[in-house]
Amino acid sequence: MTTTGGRSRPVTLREVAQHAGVSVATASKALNGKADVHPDTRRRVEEVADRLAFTPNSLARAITAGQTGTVGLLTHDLEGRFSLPILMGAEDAFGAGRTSVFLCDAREDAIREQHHLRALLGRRVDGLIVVGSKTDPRPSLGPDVAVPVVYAYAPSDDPRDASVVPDNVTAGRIATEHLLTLGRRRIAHVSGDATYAAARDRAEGVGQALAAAGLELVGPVRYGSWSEAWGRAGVGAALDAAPGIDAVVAGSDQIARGVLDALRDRGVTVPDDVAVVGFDNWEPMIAGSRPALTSVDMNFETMGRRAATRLFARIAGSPDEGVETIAPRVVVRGSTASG
Amino acid sequence: MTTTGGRSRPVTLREVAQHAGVSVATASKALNGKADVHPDTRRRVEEVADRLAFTPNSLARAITAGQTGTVGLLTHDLEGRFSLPILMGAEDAFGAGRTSVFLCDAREDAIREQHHLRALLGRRVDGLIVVGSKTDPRPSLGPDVAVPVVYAYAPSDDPRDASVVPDNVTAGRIATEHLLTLGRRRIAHVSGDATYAAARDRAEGVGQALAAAGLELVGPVRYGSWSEAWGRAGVGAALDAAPGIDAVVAGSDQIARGVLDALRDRGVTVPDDVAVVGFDNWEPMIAGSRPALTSVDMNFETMGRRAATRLFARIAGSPDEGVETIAPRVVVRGSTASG
DNA sequence: CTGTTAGCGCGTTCAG
DNA sequence: CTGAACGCGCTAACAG
Repeated sequence: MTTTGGRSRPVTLREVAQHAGVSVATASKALNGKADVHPDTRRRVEEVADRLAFTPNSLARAITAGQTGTVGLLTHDLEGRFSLPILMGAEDAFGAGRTSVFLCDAREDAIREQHHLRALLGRRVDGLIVVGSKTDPRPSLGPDVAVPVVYAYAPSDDPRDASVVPDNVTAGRIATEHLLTLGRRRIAHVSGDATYAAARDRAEGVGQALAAAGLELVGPVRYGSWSEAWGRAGVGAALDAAPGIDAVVAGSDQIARGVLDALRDRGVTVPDDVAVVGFDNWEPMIAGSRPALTSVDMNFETMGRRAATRLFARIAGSPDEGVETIAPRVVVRGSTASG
Repeated sequence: MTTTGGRSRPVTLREVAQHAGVSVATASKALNGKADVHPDTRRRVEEVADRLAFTPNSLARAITAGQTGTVGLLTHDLEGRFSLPILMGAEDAFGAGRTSVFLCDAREDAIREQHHLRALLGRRVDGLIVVGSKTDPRPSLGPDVAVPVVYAYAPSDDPRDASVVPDNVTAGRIATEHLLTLGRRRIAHVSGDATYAAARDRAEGVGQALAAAGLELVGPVRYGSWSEAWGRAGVGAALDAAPGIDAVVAGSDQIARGVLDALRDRGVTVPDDVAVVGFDNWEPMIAGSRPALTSVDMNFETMGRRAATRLFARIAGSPDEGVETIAPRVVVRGSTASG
């Protein structure tokens, strides 16, 4: 029974039954809380099982159950900051029950994705969650996959698939509405890479909120990259072009940090002179910013939980399709608060 | 064969055999590349398998193989930045073969850990990697776990277990040696929470390097918290106490960012006046810092790969115990470069 | 209440 | 080269 070297084979139900002096069927029923077992017998079996550290073999159980109680989580953004909270939400939703999660990282590679897909199907997962790295639609795995699939973050390009995505338009809108509520009227928007749907969607939301208030963005949407450096450069350009700006919607928390730094370098006071709001509510960026950054939380964990819940329902048989969006929320902090 | 709603049961080997007009045994041999099968027969079987999208059932295979080809990854730091690269390294090492990874997040909770442990053992994983959230030793799962276990990041408190940990003493040493090489002599150390072994180990390494050069730290090790705010405050205190400082070893990249910000606020030029080095080489922190931050990379991915490799060897039967440290490396950037 | 029998999907003997 | 029989660990259906 040493740790290093030879391992002992796990205890089987048969052994438990033998030690308890009953048949395997009785032992099975006793341990699974089924009726028609004498209380004394049940207690005896349970005691033996406990003593032998019996752990039922889920694989064997899966054979008859027709379900393995496992799901695959196929991500393309393991190192990124989006799939992690999604993963946690899903793990949370599954972990409460008796479902285990296979994690696979395909790293944006279609071949690796195919490889992992085969492996997961070979392990007879009951379902799949596919997590993309961008909010742009991604190719569907197709209707021929033998198990239910839910797409998270990146929706499937097939509307008949089930997808759960962040609502970036609303995010842009509520960020802007928050600024409008504070009385800001001359609002600029420094965003990330324009090839990302997330950037364009947020910009659209910003535009909607302004239009509803009879206002316009000060200057064009300044697309760039998702970096602090761009935040610094972008806000500089915006201020130079239009000095009277009283608020900036930054395309992400990283951009927002850059914006805050550049404003401080210029001697502009936040939030008194200019209010700043970011997106993602990403703790590491938020924690260090001066002042603390108001940010729109996309509720990724909720997204993961919803994906898991929908997958569960699909596995249980309920039909379900279409894209579901997760509502974001504004988390107010010092970069807009005292304005 | 619709996606939503009823799913078709996966194709079995039996069906393939029937469609190909052969026995299951023949079909099995044909698909597994075994000898004693007529080439024509083999091709026919392969063709049918392909047409029916046959995916061999890994669970059934596991029955005879005695191994499931799965491992459990039990982490306590899923949202943290340490377990992720470890996870990626492990996933990388396993993914190349035919091993799948069950991911469980126990969140520092012993009960949840026990729950997940039972679930994983029930699924008959071939082995386990346990990832801690701190480098302080953690309780061993004990010698009674039926499968090999490798501890990563946090070592087991039982020296007979196999552990893979970062080498924080060396990290502190090489960070300081790098500064000494640049001619810096008056070095301060602003670190994180002193209750973390990581903080104390790095400080020890810093001290070793200085002692070897016949020098001493300027001021005490300034322990605080792992935050930018503390980096700003800590370096301020250090400068006020001893104005002649020409380099700062920061306890983490986040602390280093705070240090950089405070120095810039004070009009101190980096790296000309003061050089700064951080730890972890954490991309999000590195990316935005001004100037780019020199940092000690703890090589977490290597750690994950080593953990996976050692686990593999243990599963294959080789005895293996003891703590293995992963060598860190200095990544030089602007915060020390032109000094 | 308890024991017996069958069978889940596959690989692996062993006879043919 | 092929086919039938066995076993893995467990549960469901039925018999006692």
